[in-house]
Amino acid sequence: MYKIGEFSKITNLTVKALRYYDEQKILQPSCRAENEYRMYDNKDFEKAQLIVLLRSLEFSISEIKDVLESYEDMEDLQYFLSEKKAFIAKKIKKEKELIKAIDNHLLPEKNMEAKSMDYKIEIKEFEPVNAASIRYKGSYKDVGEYIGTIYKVVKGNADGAPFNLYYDDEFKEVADIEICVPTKGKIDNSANAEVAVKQFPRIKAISTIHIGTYETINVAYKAVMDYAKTQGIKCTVPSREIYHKGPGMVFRGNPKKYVTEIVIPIEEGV
Amino acid sequence: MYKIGEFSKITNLTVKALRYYDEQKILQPSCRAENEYRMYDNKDFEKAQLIVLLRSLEFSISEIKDVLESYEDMEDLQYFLSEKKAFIAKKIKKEKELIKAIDNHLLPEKNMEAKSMDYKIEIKEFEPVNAASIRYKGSYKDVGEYIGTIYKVVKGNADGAPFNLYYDDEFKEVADIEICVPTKGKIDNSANAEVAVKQFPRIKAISTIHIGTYETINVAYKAVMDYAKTQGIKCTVPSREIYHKGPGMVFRGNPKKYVTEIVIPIEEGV
DNA sequence: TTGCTCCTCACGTCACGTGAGGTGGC
DNA sequence: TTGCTCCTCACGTCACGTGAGGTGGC
Repeated sequence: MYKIGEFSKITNLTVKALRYYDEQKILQPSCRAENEYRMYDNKDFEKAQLIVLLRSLEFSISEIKDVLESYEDMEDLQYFLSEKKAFIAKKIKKEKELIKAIDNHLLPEKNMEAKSMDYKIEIKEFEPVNAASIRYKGSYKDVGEYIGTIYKVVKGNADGAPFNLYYDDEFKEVADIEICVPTKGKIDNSANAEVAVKQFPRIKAISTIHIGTYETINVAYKAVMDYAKTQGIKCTVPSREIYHKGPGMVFRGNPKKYVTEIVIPIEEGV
Repeated sequence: MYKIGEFSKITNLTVKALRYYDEQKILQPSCRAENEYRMYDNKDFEKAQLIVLLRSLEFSISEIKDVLESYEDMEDLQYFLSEKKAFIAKKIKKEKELIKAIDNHLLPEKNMEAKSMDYKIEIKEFEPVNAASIRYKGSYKDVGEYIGTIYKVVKGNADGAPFNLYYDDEFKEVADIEICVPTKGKIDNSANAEVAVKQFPRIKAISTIHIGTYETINVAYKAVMDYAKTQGIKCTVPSREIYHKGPGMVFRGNPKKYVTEIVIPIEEGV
């Protein structure tokens, strides 16, 4: 039996960490002495070794809880490990992209790109449009998860560039987004209840064209909002992004050539 | 002038983030309306763009504060960016090592290695030893930062395997460590006051030999402590690790062949 | 008795997210 | 008046670290 200080030495876990693991119930000492001292044994040591391993692999406490509960034979552990491996691999990929981004900004070229773009603003009427759509809460990056489902329902009846509707009036990490694919003819969505088929009404809106990556698209929004302000126009939601030219489902294309139309509806007197 | 909701849309920062940045004084709106509404202008927008960039590169708020304060021309920014790039590169390296570690544990070979090692325990007397040393607080991984300094002072007078003393009686992230290089003859440390030259007294101690990487060295400590417990021996600090065979300063060597002696002093009746 | 090792609160961290409760202008 | 947008607290997060104040056995 080891007192907490001794156990700390042989496990390389701080006393504070051990007390925390006790509280979190992932490593409770096998017994308590009369003076409330935590007393650890060899079985606790084995468990601690596993926990140290998992923490070094950046498992959270609650993940470790899961592992320990469902941990029967080695196979289960291997499954968790390979999952975590994939996760870390993803992180590395992201960080490599970060480095790329830094490199981009080390050459001041890109900074200029968006700034120097001058947006031509138009006021247009958009006719009513039939479309199949899915509305979800999440990031605009999740579009890929849903768009395939819509095209499956639409089949050959797609009619024009797909667009998104953004229902929030501030920026949110978890945004309220509707992905839409314009359609012609009758659409059968009975197989996929999550896909809505409906008509979006006519709107009057301010619009502009953004050419290039989506990363700088906020500048286009600013241009539209600035215009509205100078004209005393009141904007409303949902704003619309029409993807005249964007990443296809198969080919990625060159982001610098993406063409996106930003559409912000004008509030009309009731 | 933009109200916070509008500004949120054009900067892709949440309203909550904007209020937080205001509180933290990294992005305070250029004015407040009478009703206390935050009002942002174009200059604030530029600043926000920079902040978004830096946050995406994982700069902390206080780092951003630094950047903004010392940010005069582009050159300063470039310096910060290349620093951060190096930092991320380091992180990627670490994560790649994590993946390697996972791979190692996916083959169950390594798990066995340390467990199956059986440690021969000895009780030995260690004679007084003259040594040059540096005592510091930090991780054992920081040894490399100090050992060179010691050898510079010692010059040709090194005499035997270097060792570390560990003064804590529990495991700590920031440990109290003394790095020692045994010496012969007179050592002149007048040029480097941080290097102490002294004699370490005779000790009676339990010792064992650990062969292999330092990652599993805690198992050797356990073996020694277990022995002490069965014999009713009371251990004390500082424990000693003698690096009979370890990474040289130039060649890294094969960690599987490292030979380390673990020495835990016995408390002798006063 | 003093020192030592342990104990249990309670509070801090970092960058916001999540409410609660309230105000001012259309 | 109702709805809308904004405001200011206050509390939660995650895995511990940092004290404060106290106990029990040598």
